[in-house]
Amino acid sequence: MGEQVFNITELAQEFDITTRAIRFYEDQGLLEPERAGQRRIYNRRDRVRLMLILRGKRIGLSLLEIRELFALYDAAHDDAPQLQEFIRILERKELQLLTQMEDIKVVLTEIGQLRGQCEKALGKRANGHNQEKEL
Amino acid sequence: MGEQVFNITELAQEFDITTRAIRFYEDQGLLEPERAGQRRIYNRRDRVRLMLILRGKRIGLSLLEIRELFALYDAAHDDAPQLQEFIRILERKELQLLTQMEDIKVVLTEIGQLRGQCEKALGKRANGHNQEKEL
DNA sequence: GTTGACGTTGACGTAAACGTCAAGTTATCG
DNA sequence: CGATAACTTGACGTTTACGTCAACGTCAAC
Repeated sequence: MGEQVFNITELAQEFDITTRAIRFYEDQGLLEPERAGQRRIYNRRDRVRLMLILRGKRIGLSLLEIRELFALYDAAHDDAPQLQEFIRILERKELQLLTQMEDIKVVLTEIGQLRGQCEKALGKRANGHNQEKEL
Repeated sequence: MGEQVFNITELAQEFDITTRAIRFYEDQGLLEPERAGQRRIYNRRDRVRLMLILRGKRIGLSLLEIRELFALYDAAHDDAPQLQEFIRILERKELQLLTQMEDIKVVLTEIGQLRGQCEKALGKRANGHNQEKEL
């Protein structure tokens, strides 16, 4: 039983991106699918990489950073200085992500408060004056 | 006792951005500082706005989105349809942020695992073969 | 055998978010 | 008064992450 494979449009549809984007990721060295003639053939590993690329993007990584992480991860198994470098990058990224989560939490609670105020204003109109605080 | 004010370089230094960036935010309609002649004078409200801009950017908002949120928030106090629109935008953003937090959590745990593996590999070298799983 | 449907490689275009001069203005210090 | 520093407004350049053709290959179907 051969491994499961995908073509470029299947992946594009599954992840709701364009084929152009997928080819671009390949240009940037993030994917290296096999070829059947000139057609690209993606296996499960390629599909996982694509998922990681998209998740990386969602959390604000650039394609270059994602490629560096891939490369370091690939090399990290047998090269000690690479491992150290890998750990450093991960730690920096971890701090960034923690900050980002803090920001998100703050904004989420603010959103909650604002929505509450809005709905209150919609409920009881003409409530006189609104308190002009900061902003 | 007059209100506390700042000039552009003070704000740039405080938030570790360039003056060019601050002027750019003004070009995009995100800031409207007073002028003393041609020099820009920022008050506490401007400073708060700048903080909000930077936080918005950190969580992945575009400057356009930030401007829209500012505008809607300003108008939302006395216009009902604006309020509804404001609430819709906030709800969409809330969903995005929740997804983003999920992604971040996943990546953080993965980072933790990877770092653990790396440190283990650095501790006991030449551990034979590494298991080639997915990726 | 030709007609689509799908895929491919360039090449060029684009939007966002600034960076980088250039050239002028204003404030201040000696 | 002149020099210097700080600020100003354009104008153009740059990077990232693709979009958008154009022109060509290929393979099954009619």
